[in-house]
Parts: sequence; C-alpha cells; structure tokens
Amino acid sequence: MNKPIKPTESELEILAILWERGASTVREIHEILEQQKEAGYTTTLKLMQIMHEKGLVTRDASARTHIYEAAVDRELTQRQLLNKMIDTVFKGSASQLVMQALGHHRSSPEELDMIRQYLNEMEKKQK
Amino acid sequence: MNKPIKPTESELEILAILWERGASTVREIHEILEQQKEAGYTTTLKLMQIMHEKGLVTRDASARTHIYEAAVDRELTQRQLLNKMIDTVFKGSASQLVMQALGHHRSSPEELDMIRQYLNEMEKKQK
DNA sequence: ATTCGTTTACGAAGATATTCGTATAAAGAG
DNA sequence: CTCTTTATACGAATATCTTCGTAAACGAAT
Repeated sequence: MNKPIKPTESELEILAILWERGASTVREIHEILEQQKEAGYTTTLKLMQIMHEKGLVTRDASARTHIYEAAVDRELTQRQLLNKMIDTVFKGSASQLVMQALGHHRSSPEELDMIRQYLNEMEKKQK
Repeated sequence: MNKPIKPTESELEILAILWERGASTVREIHEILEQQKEAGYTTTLKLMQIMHEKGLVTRDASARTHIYEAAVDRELTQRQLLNKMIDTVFKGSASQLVMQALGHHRSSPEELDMIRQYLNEMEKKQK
C-alpha cells in the first residue's frame, strides 16, 4: 500500500525550498522563508522538527548545526497533489486543468514549445 | 484588494458538488458525499453552515429545507488554487505542472488535440 | 393530538496545525 | 574563563478544522 504524502501548507513551503537548494540548515531555510512571509526562527525550527518526525525530511545531527534534506521525492509529491486536485476540483479532467493553468500563468513561447513536443511524444507512445 | 478564496479540503469537496449539480439541499449533497467518504449528516450540515458564514455559499432559507448554492466562481477558484500550487510546488513553472499533469492522468487523444489547439491560439495572441 | 421522521441550530469535544517563549547546550570572541 | 551569540529541545498557548451529540421546530401520517 502506497501511503499518500500529505504535507501541510507550511510544510510544503519548506519542502519546496529544500528541493530547490538541497541539504540546508534551519537558518538557511528560515532566511528564505522570511522573504516570502512573516516567520519566527523557532517556528521554522519546530516545523522542521515535526517534518522530521513525520519522515518528510531526513537530518544529519552529527554536527551542532543540523543539516536537513527532503526525504520525499519532488515529482512524486507533485503528482500526488496534482492528481488529488484534478479529481476533486477538476472532476477528473486533466486537460481542463492544463488549459486553466496555461491561461493565466503567462508562459514563454519556449515553454509552449516544450509542451507541444511533449504532447507529440505522448501521442506516439499511445499508438 | 482581491481576497483569496481559501476553502478547506472538506469545503472544496462540497463546492465541487455544488458546481456540478447547482443549487442543492444538504441532504442531496450529503448523499453524494457519502459515496466518496464516510460522513455523518450533521457533519455535512455543519460544514455547509460554516461555508455560509464564510460566504462560500449562499442559501435560500425561505422554506423549511434550505437550498444552498456555490457563491464563489468555479473557474476563479480553480485558478487561484492552481496559481498557488504553481508558485510553491512548481517554482513558478506552469509548463512543468502541465507536463506532470499530462504524464499521469491518462488523457484521450481528443483531449490532447484540444490542448494543442489551445496552445496555437495562445501563441497567436502573444504575437 | 400524538407520534415519527426530517431538518436546522448550537455547542462542544477531538484532531491537527501553527506560533512562540523559555531553557539548555555548544561554539566563538575577548 | 566569562560573555555573547547561535543552536536545539520542549512544552504550551492559540488557531483552525472536523466531527458529532442533543435539542428544538416542523410537517406528515395515524
């Protein structure tokens, strides 16, 4: 049985930073987090400790300053969140989600090309 | 100032049903909800009352059995949720989200065609 | 009118998430 | 060594979400 990864809003923000930066200290995460929203240092610390308990992150506690790293796969988490969203909010229609997403998060022509290529590949494989 | 719509998980499930069915009674919503998950009737009722307080739904209380209706726009809500997800989980790359979505929620060739058409239109408009 | 089923209202318990204060320990500066 | 800074641990307060029991009101059936 595949347990679904269900990070909270705050946890997701931290995971996103960890995915981006790789292994990091609480201080480093906290500093980036502060640019996005109000946050006390011990609040960030506590969150990351809880995430560790939950198994969302691993940590190296050998040195005084612990080093945290994401323990859940980025793509897998993205996929799970997306699928849930498609099911509930978009009534199972992935294409509706796709169009909604493209319509409002202005993408560059390069990005659109990438998607087009991707579409072609998918169609080939389906045959 | 545009207030962000932030329904909880449970509220979203109810909204989705309301969007699909249109105006409904608590009982009707509850019956559909029951097919998806365990739920007590008064739990559903309470949720919908709270949603009313929050302004997520309107209700017609003129008859004994109240009639509820979604008060927030479906597409607007979808868009807000998507944008948030793109920002946090996909680091601002809508195309990444799109590819992730297409990769795993097997879409029909017709759907893929629709998306391709949509891409072409977008590109035209951008010029 | 009495009873039974259905509905809303209310409040409160339980669960989970978020925030932060305080204590303690370690490291570095002087 | 002492003082200051920085880190973790811990617990608790707060907020938010979820669930449900109970009561009151209403309508329909007998």
